[in-house]
Amino acid sequence: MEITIGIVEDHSEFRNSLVFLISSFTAYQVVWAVGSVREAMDNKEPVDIILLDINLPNLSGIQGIPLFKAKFPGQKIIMLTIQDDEESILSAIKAGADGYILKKTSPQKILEAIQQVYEGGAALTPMVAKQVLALFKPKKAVKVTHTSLTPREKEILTLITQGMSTLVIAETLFISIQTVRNHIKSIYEKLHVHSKAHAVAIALKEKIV
Amino acid sequence: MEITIGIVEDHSEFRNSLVFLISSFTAYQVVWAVGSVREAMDNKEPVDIILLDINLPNLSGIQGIPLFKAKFPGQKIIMLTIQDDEESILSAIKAGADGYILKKTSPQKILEAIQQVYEGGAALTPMVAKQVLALFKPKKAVKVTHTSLTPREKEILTLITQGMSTLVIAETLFISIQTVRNHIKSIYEKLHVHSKAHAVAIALKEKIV
DNA sequence: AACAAAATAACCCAAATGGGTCATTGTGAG
DNA sequence: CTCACAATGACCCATTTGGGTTATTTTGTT
Repeated sequence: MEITIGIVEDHSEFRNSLVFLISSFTAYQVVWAVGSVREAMDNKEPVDIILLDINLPNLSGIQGIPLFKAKFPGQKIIMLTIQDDEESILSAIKAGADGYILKKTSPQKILEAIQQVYEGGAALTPMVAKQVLALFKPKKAVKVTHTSLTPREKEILTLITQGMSTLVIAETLFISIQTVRNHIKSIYEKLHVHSKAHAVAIALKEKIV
Repeated sequence: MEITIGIVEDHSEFRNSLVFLISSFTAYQVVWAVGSVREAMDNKEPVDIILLDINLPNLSGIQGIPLFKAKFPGQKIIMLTIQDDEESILSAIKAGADGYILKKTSPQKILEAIQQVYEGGAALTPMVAKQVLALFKPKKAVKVTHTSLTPREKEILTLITQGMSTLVIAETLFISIQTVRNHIKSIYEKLHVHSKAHAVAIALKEKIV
């Protein structure tokens, strides 16, 4: 059985090449291809996958996501767009998109994305994936000074932030506990602290580690 | 110029097949392949991409991420693992992994992931990507683990993250140092830690303060 | 070759911490 | 009115930590 596809893309030229591309494989069947969310919502049968542009007249693709999901919850939605800004990506993901790929992505990759989403996964182009992962990381701190820590000191500070005691750190690094203590003393001087707890606080807040 | 690769994988059989796979392409060069984070940190030259297993003896792959990043910030890290649980994925991403692919992924896809990450993107297998996207969707009662801290305990934990000693906290709150110590003990039990440093790390990373 | 920095290691001592146990008081939910 | 729990306070003991000093070896840079 073929995977059924719906396309919402206002640029007719690109829309036609998508239809041509996808239809050239017997595994996929483009059931409908329209230029706006309104048309798509209008008496169109459910499909497995919807390729949805973001920049659309009237209702944007992102606004359209909840509408499609509401009408036929089983439909998977892949955003197909030229925009890779954080705002768009985040909005689409929150709205429930199952994929987010850029239009400049190769035809082969687009087909691959359809297949992946159909199989229950999510499809993200590498650059989009990178931005999505970046959303999980806390905003970049100032990270002004403190670069005076030596590599070994940074390493030990990292282990401290993982909750290790001095002894465990020594065993982990295969060095004497005395040596670890000396490094810790140096770290304290450089960070102007007098305890592990404070060092961890500074390290995590100032993003040294 | 070849893309240089480092591999950290304790299962020697799988490690060898990875080396064999990657080395069979002239575009990639496996510079080193070891069985633990410690070996990798030990006199190993920087590479473009590190393939890093999660389940490792001693230091886990996730604990290793910040160490690698600290030593050579330019190195990209791809987690290569059998685990696709939310916990592992989230930890790895927060720690700064650039890719997260499952071991059962086809050899071609592994090579593809290396190429994508080398080009500045992020590599996620579809099923992992799906779980990552799911993390953005609203869900309830995840923080139950830490909401058990009483108001006073949260207050004291906050002061600990400011670097205060037990005595200073007692003076600040106008209560006995013994009382503060008792609260700290309760905090340790609830957070499953055994030191201020670890408590601070958990508090800041989990944003419970 | 000379020098500085980093990493290694050891010693001492006082203070802080972690881990138990026990007890009193107040407060809110049944 | 109980009952659980939060908050308060105390004692003991072993371990860890913080702070000071000194010293050797390695490494990188003039």
